[in-house]
Amino acid sequence: MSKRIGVLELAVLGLLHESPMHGYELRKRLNSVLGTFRAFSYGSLYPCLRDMLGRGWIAEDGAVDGAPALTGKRAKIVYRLTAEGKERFQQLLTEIGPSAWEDDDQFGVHFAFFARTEAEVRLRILEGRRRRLEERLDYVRASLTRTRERLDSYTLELQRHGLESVEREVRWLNELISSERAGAAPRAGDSSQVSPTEPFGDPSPAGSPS
Amino acid sequence: MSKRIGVLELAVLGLLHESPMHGYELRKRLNSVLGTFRAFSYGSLYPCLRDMLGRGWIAEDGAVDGAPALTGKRAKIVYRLTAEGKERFQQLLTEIGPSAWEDDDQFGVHFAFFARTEAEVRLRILEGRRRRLEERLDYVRASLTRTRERLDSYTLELQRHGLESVEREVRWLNELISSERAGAAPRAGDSSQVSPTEPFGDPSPAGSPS
DNA sequence: GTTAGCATGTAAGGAGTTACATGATTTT
DNA sequence: AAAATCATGTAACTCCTTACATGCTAAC
Repeated sequence: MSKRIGVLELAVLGLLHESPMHGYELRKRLNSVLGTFRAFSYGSLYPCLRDMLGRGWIAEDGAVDGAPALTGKRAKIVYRLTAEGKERFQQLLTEIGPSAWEDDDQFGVHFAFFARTEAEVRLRILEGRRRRLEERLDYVRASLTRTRERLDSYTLELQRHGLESVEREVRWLNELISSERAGAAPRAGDSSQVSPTEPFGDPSPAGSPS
Repeated sequence: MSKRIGVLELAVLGLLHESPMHGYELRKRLNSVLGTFRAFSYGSLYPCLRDMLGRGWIAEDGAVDGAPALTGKRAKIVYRLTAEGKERFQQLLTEIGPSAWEDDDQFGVHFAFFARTEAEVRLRILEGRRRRLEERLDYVRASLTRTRERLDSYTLELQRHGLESVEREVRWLNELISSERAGAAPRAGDSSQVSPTEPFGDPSPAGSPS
């Protein structure tokens, strides 16, 4: 039960929600929106599109408003979201199950579309994810205490780094959760030169630091 | 070309190198050694064992020296590494290819068995991994600079966190690499109560296991 | 006019999971 | 003697990748 939904399908629905696109472009946007999380190949994208077309969630769309006007011919196949597709997308986002936090990728994709997700659902996903990670921490820490004498220093170091990574993600979730409860958007400030132009909650226009 | 080797196979070889074990135990050790990295189910382990048996890398082993003596009957099937298996293991560890750093899991498993890996190979893997991550950073940062205006604050936050994670791993690798060059073992100190008992170059076969 | 990149696909298969099925042994 | 957990497996399936095959179009 609780069929495992492919990451790809949800991502495609989410991207087409913004604007119609053809496959090639979709794949690029996909890999850029998901950032370090995940990368997809055409070999998985096109069959997925064919499937979704068959199920009526997307439809072909010849030369629409937003698309660049071509010389007349078109080799491109632009897809747009149908009404059923929009419904499906909302359903996938709202009817969350453990899949949204069990799996790293699933969580990543869900998070990527948080802007289109109800506040309540966002909170449940974040909290579910946090709980899941804390369970992992408990489990790993316990088995580490039991077996650490038998592990060489490299294995230990791997464990240590792994634990630290998960702890870090928990802290991140903590911040996000209190942000959410306060009704604010995530900070999304600075880092390198990443600055929010269209925030959601608070505008802080930064120049263009090359 | 360069057949992609399953993570599982290498891990099994590595674990059986320490001592003979039966499937159930193997799976537990597997998930404990790999820590937060990866978890396996029986449905993948047993078929893998069957395969490896067929290829002659492991063999059944009725009640050997290290194993607990049973009442006479045995339902357990204890596997041990054959000579070919040992050779295969060393080959997999030494004949590294991109697989050792391209894929997160592959890198994790390779790292887990660094204690049995030549210093030179360790260094190459660490550096390969670092380079790979830096390429990812470049790519993501570039596409982020191009498209950051179009991203909502959640997507941005996801990107930011992703970047930070990778940057953190690069710093970790930097430390490991200079450690390696200095000829030392990784620090593996503190954290919770994790303390190094066996500092480095001794794969001593631990006194009496239970 | 040829390389580079855009664009769309398919066939084969890898690596693993879930869910099921079954029995032995230890604990309560 | 019931419940837990140890122990071994199989069948069907999922989701995605690699490698291939093909053509168009923009740049040099």
